Amino acid sequence: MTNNPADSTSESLPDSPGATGQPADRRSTLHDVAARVGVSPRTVSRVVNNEEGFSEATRERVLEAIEELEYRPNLVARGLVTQQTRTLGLVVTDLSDPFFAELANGAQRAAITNRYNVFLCATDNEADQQANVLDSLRSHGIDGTIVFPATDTDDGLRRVAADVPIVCVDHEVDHPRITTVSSDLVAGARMAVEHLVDRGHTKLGMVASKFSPSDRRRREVGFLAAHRKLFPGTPEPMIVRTEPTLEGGRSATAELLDRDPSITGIFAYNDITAIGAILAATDRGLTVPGDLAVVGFDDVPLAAVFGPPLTTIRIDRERLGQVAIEMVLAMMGGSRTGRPSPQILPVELVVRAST
Amino acid sequence: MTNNPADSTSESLPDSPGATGQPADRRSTLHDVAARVGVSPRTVSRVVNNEEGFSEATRERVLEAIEELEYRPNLVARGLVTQQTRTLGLVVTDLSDPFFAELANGAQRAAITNRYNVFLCATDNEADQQANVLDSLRSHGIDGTIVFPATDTDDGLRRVAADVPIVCVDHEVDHPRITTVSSDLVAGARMAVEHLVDRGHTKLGMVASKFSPSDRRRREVGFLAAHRKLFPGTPEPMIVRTEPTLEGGRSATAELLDRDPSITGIFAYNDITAIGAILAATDRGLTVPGDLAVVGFDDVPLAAVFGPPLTTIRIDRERLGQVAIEMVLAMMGGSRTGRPSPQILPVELVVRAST
DNA sequence: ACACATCGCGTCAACGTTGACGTAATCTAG
DNA sequence: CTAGATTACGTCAACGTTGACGCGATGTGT
Repeated sequence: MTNNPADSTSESLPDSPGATGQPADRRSTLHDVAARVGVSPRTVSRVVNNEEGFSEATRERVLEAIEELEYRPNLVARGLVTQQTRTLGLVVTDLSDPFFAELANGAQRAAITNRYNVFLCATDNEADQQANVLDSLRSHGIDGTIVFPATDTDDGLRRVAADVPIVCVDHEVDHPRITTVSSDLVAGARMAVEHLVDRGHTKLGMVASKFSPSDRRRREVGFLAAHRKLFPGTPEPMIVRTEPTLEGGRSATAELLDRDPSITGIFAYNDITAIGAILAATDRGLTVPGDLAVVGFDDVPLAAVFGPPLTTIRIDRERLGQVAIEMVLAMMGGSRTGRPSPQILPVELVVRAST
Repeated sequence: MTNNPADSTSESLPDSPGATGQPADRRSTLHDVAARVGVSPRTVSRVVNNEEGFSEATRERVLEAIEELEYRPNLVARGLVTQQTRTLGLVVTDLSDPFFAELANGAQRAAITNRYNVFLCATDNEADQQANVLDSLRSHGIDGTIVFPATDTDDGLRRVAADVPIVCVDHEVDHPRITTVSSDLVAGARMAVEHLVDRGHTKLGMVASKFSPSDRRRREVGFLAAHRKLFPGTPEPMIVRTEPTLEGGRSATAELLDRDPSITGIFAYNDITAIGAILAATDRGLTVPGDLAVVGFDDVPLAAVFGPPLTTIRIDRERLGQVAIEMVLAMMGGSRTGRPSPQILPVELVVRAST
């Protein structure tokens, strides 16, 4: 009965489990359950973990005691011995950006369905802060992590990857335990061009971001490639790089129209710059989509309610988060099949009133 | 030197710390550092935790070894013995809602500055899901948690509060270890009314949410109270309850104007319904703010870029999250001063072009 | 010179759980 | 009927850390 030597010293407590069967003040442990049933903690552990090596009869009695004592496994203790905490990290630059908020939303839900919990951290796109949070997450013993990397932190990520598998969002790092999930921005750009051409536009321009490093300029690549395919032999369309803001989009579009007034179709870096483009059109008395058609990117909530509602390329950010979780779980699977190959998720053309 | 008996069995590993001084494959522990310096793990622990009971000389040698071995405390092990994990929960209904995203942003940053990490969970406003995530968080040994409660879950929260202090957002629960942080919605409504009256409007109407339970209708309370104070003895202004969506705001405003065409000022439940109100105005050829002035609530990002930009009552959601964290840390402080009293954060009138 | 405090450590157990291994009782095969 | 397998457990140590306590060496007051 009294397998637990500590019990003998503390049986004077009120509500000691053996006496009343009520949950005690402190959370109950394997020992409490074991004492109540009259087996060893190890047997209770076996039942809890669905191992084998116990009779149906004891299984039922253990389950009953677990219910009565409201026993829940202590994941901290379990983590110490198994070296697995069933926690994941999710490191983004800024949660107030809806892109990351929805990414986090999808990731967190996918994690929960796999019985994992996620630590969420913001870096403000600063290398120091990213190093800090990753360090902190490692101290907490996370089993894996999703990272939208701050710029120029590949080496830091490689160091972390020695302990913890990493899935990067929209960024590739060459390391056996780092893989990538991203959106098919090239295809998105192609869809935008094809749609504009479908609508009868032949003179196109693009508003791009001047902050994108060259390896993240895949929208531009897709834009030019699609144009080349549809209008072989004609001069390349114009691209103006600007800040990816409302005003940036506005001024860049004004510049495009100044330099070539025959442009009737704009492909914008994202929805905010697209709205800037629309404002630039109305600034000079052009109607949208009559005189100028505009396609955005992302499909932020704002896009659907703007006047006119914006045609855009939709990125399924929740799915991005979900897939990222699935990939990191796969890497943790430990099957020495090497890292899962980078995944590129499809995007979708959403036609609204701006084209 | 070889205080750690496990070493003897594994000294054939490459890079064993005693031999090379390089970090090993596995993360180094107190034992590794201790062995390297030639002291006991307990002494290293003392240095790490800034306790006392060691000489300056050993302190330096320990710190040096920590650096060389890249030692980081294992918070899982520490948590097991101290019963404190330095983790907090943050339970909201839906992260893709910018309100919660920014709340989470503020909370997470406040947590990090206090050297805590936060588990983020979504409940979809479902009681079951909330119970699940809270259970899971308890198993992980969180030290405290912020909850935006799903409807009708007070009892569930009280049960959790037995183990873990809770700060609720915008909701009160009567329990010694549950307290509340909220925004001053009543004052916000008052500010909206006063602003409209300042602008010369005397006939007001309000678009409210039909989903708000009676204890969350503080905007309506403030609206009526302010009106009563400014126009004593006159009939109460009209309130129409609708779905808090764009279309809801549009139709509710149409109804208000149908029933009383002399209305010139609208106070809307949130920014989205306010935009609906503006659309309703333009539907019938009214100009904003010329014929109809509209005040929203929340100050979502969209509010600033809509045409016309929206006058609104700003809720500082990041600060809400930050204060929530500070309150839960205070409750954990364990000082038996009872729970901190509920906090109500101020809101702010942001005047733009819609009034 | 002696009692006593302080310093600078070390030792041991415990936190709650699981991995490795042991073992008595029962079953199975020949 | 007996050797060997199987079942249903129990025992013990370990995960990495800290709390409680011990202890010898050195300082301090009288």
